[in-house]
Amino acid sequence: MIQTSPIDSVMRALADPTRRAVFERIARADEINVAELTRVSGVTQGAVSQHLKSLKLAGLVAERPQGRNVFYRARPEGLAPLFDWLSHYDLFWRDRFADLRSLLKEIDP
Amino acid sequence: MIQTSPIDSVMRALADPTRRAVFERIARADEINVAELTRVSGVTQGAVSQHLKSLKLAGLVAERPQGRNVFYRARPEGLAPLFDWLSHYDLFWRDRFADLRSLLKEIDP
DNA sequence: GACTCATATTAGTTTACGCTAATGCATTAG
DNA sequence: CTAATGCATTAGCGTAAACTAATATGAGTC
Repeated sequence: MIQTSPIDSVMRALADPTRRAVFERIARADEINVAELTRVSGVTQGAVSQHLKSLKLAGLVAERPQGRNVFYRARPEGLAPLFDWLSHYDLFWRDRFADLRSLLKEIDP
Repeated sequence: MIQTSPIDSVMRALADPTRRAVFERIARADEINVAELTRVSGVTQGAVSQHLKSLKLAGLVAERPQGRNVFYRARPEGLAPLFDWLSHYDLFWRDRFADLRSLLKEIDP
């Protein structure tokens, strides 16, 4: 695979459990700095910064430098490729399988 | 990371572009055998079988052996962890995007 | 200016992953 | 029975990826 499409980078970014956990932590917070992220991540600060770079390149997070801190926040639009990818199969599933609504009901009744 | 949760295996399975393409090809077809999958995949038959194994372990596909052929079909329920994960952020998106439920309404009002 | 503090970056190591080529194992065909 | 077909599995290779440790950068502090 030569080119890297948005869905590629988003999927890849979220595939790693540690990195996904970092993203989840950011999403739960309004804004959060690297030190706080590092505290819960279980890896070194350097590793966290690398994960943040990946997430940023995937469009999943944005940064706001303030003094010597850098605050990160989630970019929900960054998940659009994932939504699109899933919705692409919506029609398909509706015809042949239990539709997505029942699935959603199970998840969030 | 020691344990591997459903969301882990699903994400990881879909992260690789080649493997994701294999899944998409299966999803488009009703059923499809390995030879046909190999034809479009761009990799060898052995590689395809390995990808199929990953997808199967992730719960994304099911197999139906028939003679010396093995037909694969998509398991939409296998995507539930992904839906679950996304729905967790539904509230976050609701203001800016159509949420999953409205997406479904468009398809099947 | 010297010294922290917060984060980014780099180098180097280890592990995981995807791939090919080869082989194994059934099943069907002749 | 022998050969061919379809798929799975294995060994081995190359590369990518995640991590640590160390260092660089840059902003506040004294």
